[in-house]
Amino acid sequence: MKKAAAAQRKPTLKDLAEQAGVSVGTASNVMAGRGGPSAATVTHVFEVARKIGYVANAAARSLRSRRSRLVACLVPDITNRFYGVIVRAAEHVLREAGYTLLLVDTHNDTERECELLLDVTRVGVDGVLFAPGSESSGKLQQQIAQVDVPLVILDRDIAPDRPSVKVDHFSGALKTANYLLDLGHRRIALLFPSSHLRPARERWHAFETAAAARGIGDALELVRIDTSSMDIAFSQCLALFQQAAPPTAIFGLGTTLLAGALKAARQTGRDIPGDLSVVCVGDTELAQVHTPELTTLTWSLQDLGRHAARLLLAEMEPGIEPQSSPDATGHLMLTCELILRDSCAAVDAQGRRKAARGCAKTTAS
Amino acid sequence: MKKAAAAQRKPTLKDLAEQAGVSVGTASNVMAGRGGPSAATVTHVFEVARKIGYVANAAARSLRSRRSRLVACLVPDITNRFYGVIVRAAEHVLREAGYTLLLVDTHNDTERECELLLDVTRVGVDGVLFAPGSESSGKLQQQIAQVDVPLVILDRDIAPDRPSVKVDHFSGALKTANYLLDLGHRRIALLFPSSHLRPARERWHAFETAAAARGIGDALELVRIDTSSMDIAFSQCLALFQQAAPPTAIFGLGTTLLAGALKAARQTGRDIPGDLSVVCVGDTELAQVHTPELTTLTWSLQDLGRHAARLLLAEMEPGIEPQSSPDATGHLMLTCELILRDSCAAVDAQGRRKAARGCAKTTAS
DNA sequence: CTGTTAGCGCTTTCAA
DNA sequence: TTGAAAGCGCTAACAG
Repeated sequence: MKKAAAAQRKPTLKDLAEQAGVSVGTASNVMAGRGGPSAATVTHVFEVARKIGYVANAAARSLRSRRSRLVACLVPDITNRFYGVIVRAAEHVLREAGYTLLLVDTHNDTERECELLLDVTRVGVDGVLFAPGSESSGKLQQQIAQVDVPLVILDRDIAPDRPSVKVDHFSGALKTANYLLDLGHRRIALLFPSSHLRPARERWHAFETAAAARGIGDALELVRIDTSSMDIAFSQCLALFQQAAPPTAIFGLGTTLLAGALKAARQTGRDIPGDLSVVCVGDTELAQVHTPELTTLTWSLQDLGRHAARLLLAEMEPGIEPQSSPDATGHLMLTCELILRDSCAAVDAQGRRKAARGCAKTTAS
Repeated sequence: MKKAAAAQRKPTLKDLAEQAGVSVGTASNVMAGRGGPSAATVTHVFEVARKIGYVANAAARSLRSRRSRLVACLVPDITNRFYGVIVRAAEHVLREAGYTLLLVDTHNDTERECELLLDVTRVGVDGVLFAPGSESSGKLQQQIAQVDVPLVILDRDIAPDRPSVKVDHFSGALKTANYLLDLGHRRIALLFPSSHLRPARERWHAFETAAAARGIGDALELVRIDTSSMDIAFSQCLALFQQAAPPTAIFGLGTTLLAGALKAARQTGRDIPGDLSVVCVGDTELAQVHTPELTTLTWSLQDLGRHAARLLLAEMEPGIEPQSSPDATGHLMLTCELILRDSCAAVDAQGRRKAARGCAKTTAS
């Protein structure tokens, strides 16, 4: 019966204050951890709170303080491990700062991103982490401008007036391009999930830049495969491998696309790195499980999520500093690393393999 | 200036009522979609709302209505594609019902699960979806009992008084066991990420049951490898493959564990299915990318997430029916499917391969 | 350092 | 069908 009575109505701040023999104001100050009350009062109030099972009502608190301690995170696809890692890291730092993360999966649909961005502001979040699926939508840009709380963009070129955390895909791809060019490759296939987005744009540009820099712009044959489907990547690579002058190297995203490409390589009896050099983008399990292990261009998704969360915190609580160090405009750039493993080999001018065995582990510039 | 003035203070329901020439009560009824106001009033109020950019304040609404339309979802690791799929599906059905999902990653830590379960109720969620990382913690069971809102458990045997959605791992593994036993396999390695959890327990039990049913309980050698690390799976399988009477078949989770096992198989020069039959658990990319494609025991993670969300909705809104059909106690069981592909072959009594080429695609019971 | 008080913006009776 | 009024539980400003 005692329990039933207690469960009947949740104790409010008023109850707590009465039971503890203090005023609501004091009780509030204690429970919110605001300095003021004496140590004796604090311990006593906490004690009573524990005893009567007092829990502050979040709605009332938000209503009055105009802060919900809720942060929305919009990602194109939480099924994708990339976003899983980012979200996990972000959630972790936000939680430590006392925020809770609302997850919204936009299904990589621009229309939906617009709606959801709006929906989410209705919930009254204090901030937004946004990983857009596209960059070119004017409507989306407008919608972002409408958001009246701090918002941080993840690795996309959109809304330059908002802080962002990006990956330096250009430098990363440049390293890779130089590495591959040094090995003698001149016909290279680049696999992109969506070539109009920042990562793909930067990488393509980097390969062209690298070739131009060494004056072999004309000699370099770059093939672009633009799909996010494993099956299409597979069939397109198959076609590519069967043509007269097939690529001697491929470079592409590791979980889905490259899997399709590798399957095509296997099907056409290609040895890696004997007949085909491979650079994997993103350090996936595939890269490490594959035989031989794949040379990989990678960056820290954890840092991406972590820094984005910190940037957002800094915006939400003007008191605290970003911890990370964005440039003057609030943009932060993360670097890529090229991990040399066993999937690349040198080729001669005809695209035939040079060395008999072993793989190329000469350092890239 | 007009814009600045508008942005100055967000319009409240009172503002809306005044502008529209109705009372707050009516305005509230209109905005909340409650029947009552005449069609003319409704359109007019909506019109004005749109014009002045009225957005209801979620905190005030929650405070008054005692419902936040927030649902917490606790998962051990959002980095794991399994949970990504579940969360995505759940988020989708919850959103359609007007709820927003709070994501909490428990990092597969029981202590943390307890704390977070508590934390999350403080936020004032209307319900909880919980995918526990463990089953045996008494403290966790207590903590679950403390949660005073609807809560649905995902695929774990804990808190039987709460509704749950589970996968029928037993029947699935039984099918697999019979299939493998029919092919003549008698030395089988079972890979588990954590053998004390429901999926592993049921699968192990199923293999023993299958053997007992055909009176070969003694002849069957089951090896258990219990790790969630790819490297450990690799080294343990390597050791296993190098012993005098190595297993002729392995059965295990597909993304990490099996990847390690396959690497060990490759390293010991094993042909699949020639020297080793493989059944993959969970339809991962690996299963389809591998050559040969892997026979797989699978179930719908989407359904798992979807049904869990529906069950929760039914609990939160007593009006609506579950749509899914749980048993009397609110538990729902999802079935597994064994997809026969090219990674299993028949062996003779000595464990040597029987057929020369091709793979076993005889139907399992 | 502690108490008092006036709302935050909304829903929900109840009366008109 | 609509309007008026009473709070939901809390914070913040100010008085003591």
